Amino acid sequence: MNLTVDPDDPTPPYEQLRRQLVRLVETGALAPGDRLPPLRQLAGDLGLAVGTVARSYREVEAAGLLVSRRGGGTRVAADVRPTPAPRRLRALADGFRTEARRLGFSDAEIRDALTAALEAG
Amino acid sequence: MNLTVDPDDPTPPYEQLRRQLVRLVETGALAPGDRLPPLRQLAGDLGLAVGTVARSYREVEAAGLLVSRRGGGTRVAADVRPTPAPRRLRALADGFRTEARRLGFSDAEIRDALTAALEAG
DNA sequence: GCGTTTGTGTCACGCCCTTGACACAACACT
DNA sequence: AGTGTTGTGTCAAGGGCGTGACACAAACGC
Repeated sequence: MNLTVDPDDPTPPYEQLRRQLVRLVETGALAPGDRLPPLRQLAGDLGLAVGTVARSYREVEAAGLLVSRRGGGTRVAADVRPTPAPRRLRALADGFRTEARRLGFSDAEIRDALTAALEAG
Repeated sequence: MNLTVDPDDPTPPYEQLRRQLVRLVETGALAPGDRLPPLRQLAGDLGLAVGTVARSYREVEAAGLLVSRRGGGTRVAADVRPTPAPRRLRALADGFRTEARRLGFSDAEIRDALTAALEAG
């Protein structure tokens, strides 16, 4: 599931987890209905207290992305529609363009850089 | 100077500031020798305590990017070489490629998305 | 030289976060 | 029905962080 917490990051663990969960749902890596790890299991894996993981789940649930039920675990809400892949790609491209232009590069240079990146790996 | 702190972000203010400072120096937005705002002024502008801003300055100085002197203010270290623009562009392109491929897109689709982004604005 | 500016250091106070443990309630499974 | 699982809630304790105020030291500007 690829959830991690960086102890050296001053950002509170519950917030690191929350952002990753939101991202997993919005990107569709977790589909509606998918079950998340139980609180205790995830807490054990990440070296966190149960209450800390519970807070992350609770906040993402409050955002409407998850649904928790006692005994039933926590699952991705059925009505969440992951952002369509084309939209996400476009958002990535927009971000790349904006940052690259901020550095003062021309469109041609930006294209060349992408070509180099694609050919490299 | 475009330094901001988001009160709603659980990330500690000193850390938000620190990251922005590092970024400004590494991108060359702040050149070696450039003077940063005095502690008290920046603290006042951002609505922070002097000690909080001081901590950010201190940590970036510990990283070798700044030099502080009493009465002389805080300046960008003379020996810091901003990461060359071409390298930064290439890093941006690599990041874009990696994320886009993770979404399952082909090289052609990635190129098309960039083209669309460039034409859009 | 003198006053001002500026960074540094300290202190107590309060808030937020994490932890660990525990009890409880609702669901799943047999 | 009974057992185990799972999420929820509480509590006290400790640590990290921000704040505000203050004193101090070093450099600047006149």
